[in-house]
Amino acid sequence: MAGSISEAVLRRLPRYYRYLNELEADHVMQISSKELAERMGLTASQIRQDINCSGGEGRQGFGYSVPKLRRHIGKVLGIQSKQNMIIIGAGNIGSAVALSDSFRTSNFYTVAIFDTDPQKIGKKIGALTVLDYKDVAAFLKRQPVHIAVLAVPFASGQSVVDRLHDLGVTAFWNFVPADLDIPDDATIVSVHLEEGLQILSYKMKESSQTF
Amino acid sequence: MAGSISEAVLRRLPRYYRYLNELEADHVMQISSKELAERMGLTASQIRQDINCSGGEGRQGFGYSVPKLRRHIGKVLGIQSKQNMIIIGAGNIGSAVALSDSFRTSNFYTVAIFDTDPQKIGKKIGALTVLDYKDVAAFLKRQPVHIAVLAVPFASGQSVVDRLHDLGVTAFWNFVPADLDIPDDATIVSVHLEEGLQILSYKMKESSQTF
DNA sequence: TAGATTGTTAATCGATTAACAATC
DNA sequence: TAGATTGTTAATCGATTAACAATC
Repeated sequence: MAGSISEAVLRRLPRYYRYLNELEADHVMQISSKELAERMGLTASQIRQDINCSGGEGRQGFGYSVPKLRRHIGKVLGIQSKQNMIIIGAGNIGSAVALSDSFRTSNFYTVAIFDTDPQKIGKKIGALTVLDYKDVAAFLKRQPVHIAVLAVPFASGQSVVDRLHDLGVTAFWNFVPADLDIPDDATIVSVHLEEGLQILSYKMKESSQTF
Repeated sequence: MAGSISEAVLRRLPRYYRYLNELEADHVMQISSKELAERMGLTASQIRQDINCSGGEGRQGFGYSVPKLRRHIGKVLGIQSKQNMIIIGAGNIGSAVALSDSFRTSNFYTVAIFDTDPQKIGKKIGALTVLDYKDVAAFLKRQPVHIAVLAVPFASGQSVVDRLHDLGVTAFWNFVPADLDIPDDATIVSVHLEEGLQILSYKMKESSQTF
């Protein structure tokens, strides 16, 4: 049951969640593992295994309740409750994350954005004003923050993690193109955009060789 | 040898490339699988397997030549030659990709950015001017484009892929939060940002339960 | 009830790790 | 040469798929 979700399964859960959301929006209330498998390009067997080891439940003979399963996976992922994020770095990526409202639908709220550049401090990004990174400690004392988004240059990545962890932040969403070291009590998920592009590049070669 | 690189190995290649780049920048000319394994948190055995099945070569008793291996993996990934990208959608993400210069270091060049919004058409984003998406067909006739970056709203994702594929584009870097359908001769790599955030959310819960 | 589909166990497949012979 | 480290084969491990009994 809970606690035994492997990396492989975990990586699929957000995708299930997305499909179930879409189904719910289309007023589909019930779905079988077979039908979902066809839509997602998986096997029905894998879907049943995944749901089962995540603690989800269906009904024999009928399938799964779409809203019930969606809510369940949302709960497993921990996205039923609001989470506050601060963004460090008001460059291209930091700004894009700040301006995006698509994370709010998963209950992630950006509450502040910081930078060290005097040119950027005080500037408006959407509803937020860029704050001075010097004041991050004071800010963290005032307001609960669950996640720090790292959108700083390569050279500052590690020092920002170290500093924020000292200040009590234990979850990081990292856009810095480096594998940052974090203490055991912290969690980091890295988005290495250029890696995706390089994988695409490989696959382009591959598929063109087929002809 | 070549042609037999599994998904699992392929997903690690960009990371090897990144580490080798860093080593080269630090003037490390030679490295053993053992030393690299320690730095990357992998096993030496896996590194040797990965390099071997990618066609890379070391020297018994010494290890691998850092620049040679870096170049080799770069070639396997197909990033030794320039690739032109066009961005569809001049919103937050489209703009961030356009403004980022970090992709240029992997030889990916943004040559144009398109939108349908009259408010955005004509606006400057870095060195580029936002073009009218209506003119994308004419543009593709004039200039070779290897990759289209999809940064449009959810509702337009599929129609943009369909249209661009009709116009001859076969590689897509997708930021639309949907699994878009592509023909067999095309390739797509999707970046589902909110999925990473949801995975982080799960891991935060997990690690806090440890205490 | 009969039909359908889950939950779960067993079989298969692929990926990772271990071991060691080849060789620089 | 001796020591070190690769290249590669074999063993292990985990994840996926298949099968089927349980049950709605």
